[in-house]
Amino acid sequence: MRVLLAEDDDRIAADVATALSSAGYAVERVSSGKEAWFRGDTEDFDAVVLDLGLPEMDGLAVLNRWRGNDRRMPVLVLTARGSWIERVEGMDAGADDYLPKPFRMEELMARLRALIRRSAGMASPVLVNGELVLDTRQMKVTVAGVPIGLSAQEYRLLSYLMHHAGRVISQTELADHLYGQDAERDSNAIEVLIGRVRRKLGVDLIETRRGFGYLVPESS
Amino acid sequence: MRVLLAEDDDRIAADVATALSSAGYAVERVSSGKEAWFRGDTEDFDAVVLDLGLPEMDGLAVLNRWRGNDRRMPVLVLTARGSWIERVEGMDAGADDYLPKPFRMEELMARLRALIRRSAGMASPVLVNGELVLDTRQMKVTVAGVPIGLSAQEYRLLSYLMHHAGRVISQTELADHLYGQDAERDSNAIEVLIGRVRRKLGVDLIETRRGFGYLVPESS
DNA sequence: AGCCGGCTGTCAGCGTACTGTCAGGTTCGT
DNA sequence: ACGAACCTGACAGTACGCTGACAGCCGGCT
Repeated sequence: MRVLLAEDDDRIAADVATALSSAGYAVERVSSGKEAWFRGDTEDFDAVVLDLGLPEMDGLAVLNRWRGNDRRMPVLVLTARGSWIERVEGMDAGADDYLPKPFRMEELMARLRALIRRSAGMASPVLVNGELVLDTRQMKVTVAGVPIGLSAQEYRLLSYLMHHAGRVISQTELADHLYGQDAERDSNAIEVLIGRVRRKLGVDLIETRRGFGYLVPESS
Repeated sequence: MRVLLAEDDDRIAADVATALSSAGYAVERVSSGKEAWFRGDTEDFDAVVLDLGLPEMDGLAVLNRWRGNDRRMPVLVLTARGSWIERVEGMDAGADDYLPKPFRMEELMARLRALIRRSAGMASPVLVNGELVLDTRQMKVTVAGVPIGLSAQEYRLLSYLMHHAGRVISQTELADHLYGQDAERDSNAIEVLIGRVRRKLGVDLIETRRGFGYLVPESS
């Protein structure tokens, strides 16, 4: 699941990005309206989180252009607290949902899930990959039916890999999603984490592509 | 349980708010139609008490917009004039119940309880999870048939967890539902509460997902 | 009013599990 | 064979959650 995050406030953007990635979404962040418009117009996203107060081009204008150009991906708009006028305008422009700032991260996640579910149709909350099963509701992992106790970081890492099963994920991508872009480049934290997860799950469930990254193979 | 109270008459609002909170609901009050719509559209409530004679936007319009936007929380409508027409319109707009002013507070509370029970459980007012049984009608809890005496907060916490059995609930989500959104972020009240409930019920019935939250496992 | 008991949130202390770092070893590709 | 990439065990600091004690509050009872 790819999500486009258009938000110029670094603090908020970082928080949202972290939450999204640890929920297993692949996040692409942009911080200007023009960039948002361009990316959203030329790439496919499963959803967009769009702040209205963007530099260079107003969020509403971006949205209008997308819709005018037949881009129908679900868009969740962030608005300033209490600005109902913006909401109404946004609704007319074709937004699918709204969230006033400040918001609770959980609510954003819930609404985004709802949007994606509505548009894509029933993404199961349980990821299955061969013997490996990850229940996102219970945050529980089993291998061949045997429950595995994972720590928070371990769970996030595995969740991300499983949400992108069959794709090679680089160490930097993992680090970005686990720690944010301020991750230290010189650290083997990811390697250690991979090791710990492997020890608990079984060594073969996560493969290494030396020089590129890791992946959990599809229907292993 | 969070309840949105939309009522512009300060006297009535204060009375209802008092009654609701002393019955253990977390009450959020608004006094204009626009605000009601906004809050109800962007936040999660377990129920709404909605006056029809609101400034800025008519209660019926608010309700219509909610339902049009797929907000399904139970709504109890209040109106000054017990007119038939308004009642019919209200039901058409998706109200779940209707109460003419003046009303007796007990009746409001009873109807609200009924609404919440209906929307949450539908089938039965008794939540069962293995040995653990919670009777929302009598507000009684038993474990393996043995009655457990819980305080109000303890009961609310357990009730919320059981209504969402099988899902991990974060501390902030619990705090929001127990205290409303003005909850202090830095407090271990929830942890203490969890501890007290566990001591009474048995330690294994509520699991901890360190770093994420708590859950009562399904059909444990 | 005054006393009492239960409820509830705060606080401090404690133990455990988590997590990043490091050093040294191993594997892989070329 | 050599270096880079990766793995792994050990370790220390710390974050997280649990618990007992306590004080304020409220309602009930005398």
